Amino acid sequence: MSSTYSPKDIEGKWYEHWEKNKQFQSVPDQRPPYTIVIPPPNITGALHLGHALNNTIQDVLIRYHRMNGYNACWIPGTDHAGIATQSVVEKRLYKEEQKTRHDIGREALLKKIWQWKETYGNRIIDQLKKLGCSCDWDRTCFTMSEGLSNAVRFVFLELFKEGLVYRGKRLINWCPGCRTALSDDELNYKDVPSYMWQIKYPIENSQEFIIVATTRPETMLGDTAVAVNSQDPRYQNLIGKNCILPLMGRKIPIVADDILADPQKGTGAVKVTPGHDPNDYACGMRNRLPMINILKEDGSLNENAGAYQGMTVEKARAKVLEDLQNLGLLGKKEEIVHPVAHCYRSEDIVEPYLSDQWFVKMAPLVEMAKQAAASGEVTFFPARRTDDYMHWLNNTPDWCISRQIWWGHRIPIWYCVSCYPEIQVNEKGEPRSIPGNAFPILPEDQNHDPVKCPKCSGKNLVQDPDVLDTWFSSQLWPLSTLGWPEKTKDLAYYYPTNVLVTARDIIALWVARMVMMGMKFMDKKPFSHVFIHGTIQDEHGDIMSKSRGNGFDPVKIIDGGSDQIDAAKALKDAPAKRMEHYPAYGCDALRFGLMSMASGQGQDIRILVQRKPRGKKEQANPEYDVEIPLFEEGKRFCNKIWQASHGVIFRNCENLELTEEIGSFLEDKWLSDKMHHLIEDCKQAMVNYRIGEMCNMLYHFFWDDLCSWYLEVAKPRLWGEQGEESKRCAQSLLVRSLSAFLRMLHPIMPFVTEDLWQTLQSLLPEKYRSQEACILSQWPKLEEYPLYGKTVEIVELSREIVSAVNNIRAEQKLKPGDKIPQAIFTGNDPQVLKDMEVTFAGISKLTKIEKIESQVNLDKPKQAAVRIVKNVVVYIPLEGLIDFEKEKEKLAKEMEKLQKLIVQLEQKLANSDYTSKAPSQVIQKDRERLEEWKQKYSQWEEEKKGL
RNA sequence: GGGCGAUUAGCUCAGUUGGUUAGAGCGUCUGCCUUACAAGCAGAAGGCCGUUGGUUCGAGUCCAUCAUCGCCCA
Repeated sequence: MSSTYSPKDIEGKWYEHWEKNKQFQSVPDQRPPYTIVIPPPNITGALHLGHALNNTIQDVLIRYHRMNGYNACWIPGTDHAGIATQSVVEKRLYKEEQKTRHDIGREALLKKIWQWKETYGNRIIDQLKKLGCSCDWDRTCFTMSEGLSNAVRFVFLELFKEGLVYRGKRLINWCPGCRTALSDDELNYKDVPSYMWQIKYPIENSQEFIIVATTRPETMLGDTAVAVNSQDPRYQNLIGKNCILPLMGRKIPIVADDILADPQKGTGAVKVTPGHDPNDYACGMRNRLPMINILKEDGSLNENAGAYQGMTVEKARAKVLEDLQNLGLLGKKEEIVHPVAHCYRSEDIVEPYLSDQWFVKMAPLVEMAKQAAASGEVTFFPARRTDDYMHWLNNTPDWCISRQIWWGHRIPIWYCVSCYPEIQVNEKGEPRSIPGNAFPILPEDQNHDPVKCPKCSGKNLVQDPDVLDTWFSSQLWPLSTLGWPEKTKDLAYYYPTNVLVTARDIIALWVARMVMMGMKFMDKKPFSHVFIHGTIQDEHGDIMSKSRGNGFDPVKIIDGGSDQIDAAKALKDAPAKRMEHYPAYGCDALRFGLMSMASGQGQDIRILVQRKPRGKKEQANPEYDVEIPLFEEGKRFCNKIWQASHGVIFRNCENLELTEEIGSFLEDKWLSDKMHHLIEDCKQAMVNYRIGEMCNMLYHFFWDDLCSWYLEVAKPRLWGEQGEESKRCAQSLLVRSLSAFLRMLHPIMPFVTEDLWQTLQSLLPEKYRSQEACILSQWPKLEEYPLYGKTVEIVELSREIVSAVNNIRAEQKLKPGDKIPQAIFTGNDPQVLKDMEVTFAGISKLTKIEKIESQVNLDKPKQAAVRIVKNVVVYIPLEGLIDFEKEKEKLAKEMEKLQKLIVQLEQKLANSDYTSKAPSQVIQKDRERLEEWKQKYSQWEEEKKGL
């Protein structure tokens, strides 16, 4: 009768309802706060399954705590994502107008980026709503908005005044494609096949050579020394002498440097290019060597490269090798594979580059962040992630924060053009570069830019053209989203936040930096817990990514639909070019699937996909029906809840006189007991971030306990077959249990639970209705469901008996419709048999036994199948129907199995080591078990004789 | 090269401080449209818990080793 569950009809409706009624909103009040700041998605981004996982976890935590007496506040927002966003808009500009950013200038470009942000920047926010996220959208933040930019400016200036932000000429990572500095974490290392070349450097006033090895021969143009190990006997006599740099004719010293030169490696002699290699740079600092920069911003060689000026690195390398070859100075060449740093965005090879940049001095901040984790103020879940955090903190160099792009927070420092005429200013009045020695001029105060030079009082000031690394503002997120540096009410109430939920790849970049900033500026951690969840992978264990073409759009999983795939790589079971058709799983199914895999250990989650070809396989663009078992399970669960609620419970809860008391019915006591444990166990799971476990418990409670047992047993009572009182008790408990179950499941499956909750309320007599929506209702209380300890075991025993009888049915090939005329329960424990009596009706219903006879020590009837469940013997007389050979086989198999176990356990108990060392409880248990098994075995022996 | 993780049923995974006969979902097989539910019901089969050692009365669980795979860092 009732139709299947259709998520489409209800998801939009309830989301709108929650949002319209401000049910996600949080305002400081008397309750304790529970706060999460969202890891702000990049404005250029689109939702993928990783976001779905990350944000659903946050939503589960928020909804759970909202229902548990907390003032839950989830602060959403987006990140301006400097290089990513600028390059998106630049590409568009070029495509549409064939112009570069330099053609239109800084201001015009920024205007375009803002326009782009207004149009597309909130796409991902809209998608989060589709996932059911209950963020307080009135609080939506953006890292480039005025308030948050204030925080950035404040922090920069404070750190500058303290000397923790400084400007200096350092070797940094330079992307010639993006023409900007990058920090270490913006590099991707890729293994690249190359060569190790040996080059002979002639020694001054000698016919000798010193041979160096290098993978980057063109950098020799910038060499300022050759280093050898002071202990290396081969080169002892050369230390202090000079050699003549080939091609350049420059005289360079041979220095001793035991850190750089390893006698075991290569020739033991190393060319030193302080301007283009981090290790050489350090060597240059140690030995006070000159540093020569041979590159221009675009990666081509500059005037310091002599004859090679103007060439690209690639061309210069070829020419240098050719010229050395002609001079006879090229030695052996060896094939190697080595890691080369590439720009994470443009994929260009990143060059170490000597330039003036801004840095954050990390050491003092690192100490604070380490302290916060060591003291347990900040706790990681799972705990082992603390090591990743500590490892990064112990190894992080000063952080290069300036970027030579335009989209971002501009560095709040000015320079005086009158004092430093070498500052180059273009026709738009924008400085192009600032000399390293230029004196920095600070703003008058937080809100006012400087107007004159403090030295010459000149008013011709220019602002530093660089902007800050995006992470510089992201690190302030838990502070700035609450209005800091203003002393806001929000800050006082919500800070520190409760938990940060993220994946492990940004523990260093983001988590550690947020802790630093919180400790530095608030003297308090930004969050108490850090929950690190797994990464989503495809069916082959690969991370999902656009370039692989293996990613899923969660919206497509929710709504279903068709998608043309043109992947870079073919899949095992499908070609790279194909048409895929998704079924509509609905949001709750998606969420349940993801959450059931969200273990407290942060294990990665592999999304298995099954593709069934539709139509002919041979066609050029074959079509596939896609099925994702993980979400299939959630869909079925939704439907089960829907069907049971509508089909049984709702139909039987009208005109209900609700009672909160558990009556004398055994199955009611049993359900109450189950509920009690369920509430308790779910709470425990949530405390430990074991959301998957909670999913599992709720699933099996509903399916196995509530539907498969209680509903079936209680049906005759609901139908009034056992009197009014019985009906009322069953109805009441059922309504209460469903209500509690819906509330417990709500954080995971918000839509179906809200819908059923609302329907349930509408069906109840007015005095019992809850006025609150499910989202704002209270999590069920333990006290509402008393425990019944021992009596519960009787129900469990009767469930096992049902299983045993149904096993006989199947083994003996009885049709499901066939009735079993009679069953006999016997055994040597009169109490158990007596206690069992109240379950006979239920057992009969689930096994189609028409009559149950029960008495101590009854003999076996003729031609009966037998099962032994604990200490109850079940006989099913099946005269004429039973296949005795089959029964004998079954019995023999069971007995063999049991005999093995008995022998094992006997040996164990005979071991004096065991009995003297194991805890007495464990031994006692084993003894009881042995007794039970032995009894069972002898019972079976009896039965066997009878067959 | 350094660190971390994984390895349990055909597949994807649970398995809390070591202590009943190691579990689930999917898939497979058998039988069913039984008045909520075929997105379902009943039943069954299927595991040397990656290898080899060690600790222990007792190991899927702790330690070591090796193997394979994956991730992060350099």
